[in-house]
Amino acid sequence: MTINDIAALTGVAASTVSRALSRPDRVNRITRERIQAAARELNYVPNTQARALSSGRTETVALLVSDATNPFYFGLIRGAQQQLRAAGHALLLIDTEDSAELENHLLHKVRRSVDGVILAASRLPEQTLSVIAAELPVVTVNRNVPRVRSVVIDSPDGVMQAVEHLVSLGHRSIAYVAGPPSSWANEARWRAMRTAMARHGLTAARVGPFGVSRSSGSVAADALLNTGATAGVTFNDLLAIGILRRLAERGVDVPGEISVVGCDDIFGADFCSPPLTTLTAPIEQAGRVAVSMLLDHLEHLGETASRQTVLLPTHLTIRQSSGPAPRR
Amino acid sequence: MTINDIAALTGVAASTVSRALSRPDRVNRITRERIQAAARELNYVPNTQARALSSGRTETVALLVSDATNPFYFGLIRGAQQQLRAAGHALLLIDTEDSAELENHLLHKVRRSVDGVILAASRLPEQTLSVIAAELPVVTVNRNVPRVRSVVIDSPDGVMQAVEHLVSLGHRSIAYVAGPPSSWANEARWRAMRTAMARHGLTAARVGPFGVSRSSGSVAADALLNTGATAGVTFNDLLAIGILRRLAERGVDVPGEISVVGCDDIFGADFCSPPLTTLTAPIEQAGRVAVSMLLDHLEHLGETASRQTVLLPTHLTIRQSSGPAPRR
DNA sequence: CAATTAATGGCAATCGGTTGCCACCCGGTT
DNA sequence: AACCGGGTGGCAACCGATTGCCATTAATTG
Repeated sequence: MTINDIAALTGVAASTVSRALSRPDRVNRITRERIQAAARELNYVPNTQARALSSGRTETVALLVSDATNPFYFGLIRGAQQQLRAAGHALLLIDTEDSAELENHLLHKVRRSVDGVILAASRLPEQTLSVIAAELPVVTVNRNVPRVRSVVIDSPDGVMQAVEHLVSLGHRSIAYVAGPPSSWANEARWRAMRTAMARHGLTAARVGPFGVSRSSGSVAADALLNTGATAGVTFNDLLAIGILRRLAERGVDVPGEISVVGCDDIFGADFCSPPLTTLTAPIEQAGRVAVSMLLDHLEHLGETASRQTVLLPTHLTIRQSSGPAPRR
Repeated sequence: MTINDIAALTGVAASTVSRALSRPDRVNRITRERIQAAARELNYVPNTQARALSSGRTETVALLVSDATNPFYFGLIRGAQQQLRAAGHALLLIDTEDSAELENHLLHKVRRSVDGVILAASRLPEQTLSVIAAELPVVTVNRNVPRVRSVVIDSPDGVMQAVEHLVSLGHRSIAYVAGPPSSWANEARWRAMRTAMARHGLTAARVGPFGVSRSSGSVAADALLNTGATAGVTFNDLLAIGILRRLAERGVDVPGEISVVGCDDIFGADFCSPPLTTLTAPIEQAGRVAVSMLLDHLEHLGETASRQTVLLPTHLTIRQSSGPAPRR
């Protein structure tokens, strides 16, 4: 089942077999068909490592996520997976456990075993990313770095929609519940929030940072209540769902006493209680686009990219966790 | 940054460098330390493909799931990932899209690029699995095949607990809401259900099969109501959550009019509405154990396994979707 | 009909490690 | 002094493809 077996069987040299399979126009039709038939019959599958060793192409892409159990990534993983399979590539999944150090280490380790990497929510400093991008094709997700192509979900725009929504419901005091400080998206959302509030002559409060897990939601909920705000916009849905649970525990009515708006519209946002008003992000699409950009980049290496960054729109999905501001 | 660079730098042969790094006791301490120091300094990372080509070991394990967006797999992926990283191995994630044919094809394709595979919820017939297991180290999850090591979550036992729970609440008419017929676990749960019911002189109804998605939940809910059962045990939580939504839509009170028990305790089961009574499965642990078994198997290839299959216990977690049977 | 060119296929080097085998050195035995 | 054996390290083959270069042959053209 190696290229040599096929060569022996068809009476040609191994190099000819290789060409017949990977550069068909380089060999005579008759020969080619004979070889291809033999390959099919023997159920030949080229050895990936051998191919990688000589050609440098591994047909594998690494996807780095900060936490494989975060539902946000499910969609991303799936989208990436789909697009990769379509191109015949494999997906190496790497969980960086939210550690910049580990991320850097693992990146360094797989550097030679993949054709490129997709960094979802990288915790690495900008400079490090630039260095890495210089020696390895990189596409980031939700992270903007000069000279590194990226797909970013336009949640800042969504945050503005959320603010409009809340303000129109009479809310005047709205707080931002922040996520990890090392998250680029976190800062982007906070900036958008301040801008949107300022447009109405309002000032946003900010609490956090909090970890992105449901348990962090409890402490976030308490902090949110302390601000006296009548509404909170959270860094992501995981946090929002945690907050909803804690508020229910404390007997605080949502949205009667306080409104909560999440971000991403992950699995669960539609069936938690109350169903979460949130920014719906095209996560799966983001995964597909990231892969497309990467593969495209691989095909035209030396060239400068036409579009360095793709912005994906979000929209506000109104459910039951947001409502009119309480009368005071 | 290849082995040769280090060899040149330290003035030894490449083979010595190789040994110094992978079989340290085979080379003199002085030499070894000099080489290791140089390797560290140059930030040397061995080329995976080259190593794999000559040694046959790729230090990569493939995890096949039937649908990467199914929350059940999140925990599995994470557990596997953790254990693999600890061993310095990489994780190749493969989504078989619930197709036996695709599963077989992809398995065949990666065969040579991985040291072993973990098949989570394989859709392949037993015979095919045996063939594959003979030519490639395999560990299955929730699937029992002779001579193939496996980790199975003891949900049949859990199903019995669920039946006891429901019967003690006065339910006499309980239906099983079935998942995909190709799922081994599905049949195992159904058998357990019938056995448990029979113990009380009762007969279980069965509806389905249904796909495992929340949208399938709608049709499942209607079918469940048609049976006239006062309680339903579902193949998995995804289906259960879908059912809860549909019942809410139709104005059916849960658990007032009908009780619903899920299976797996996935993300979301605790905060859906009402929170789902379900069989809590040690999913992450299953992932870890599967990897351990596989790596263990790899280390002692020729030998016969001590334990071919590991059974992981489940327990019933009672929340608010189950309650006393309605009085008629 | 000679000459130029295009199409085709083989040779052999190469990618970067791994590993069996052998040679050498050195201290310890008899 | 001859011998033995363990500890070290080098040589070279090998894993399975890819690819640059060249030789052969066939086709085209003036």
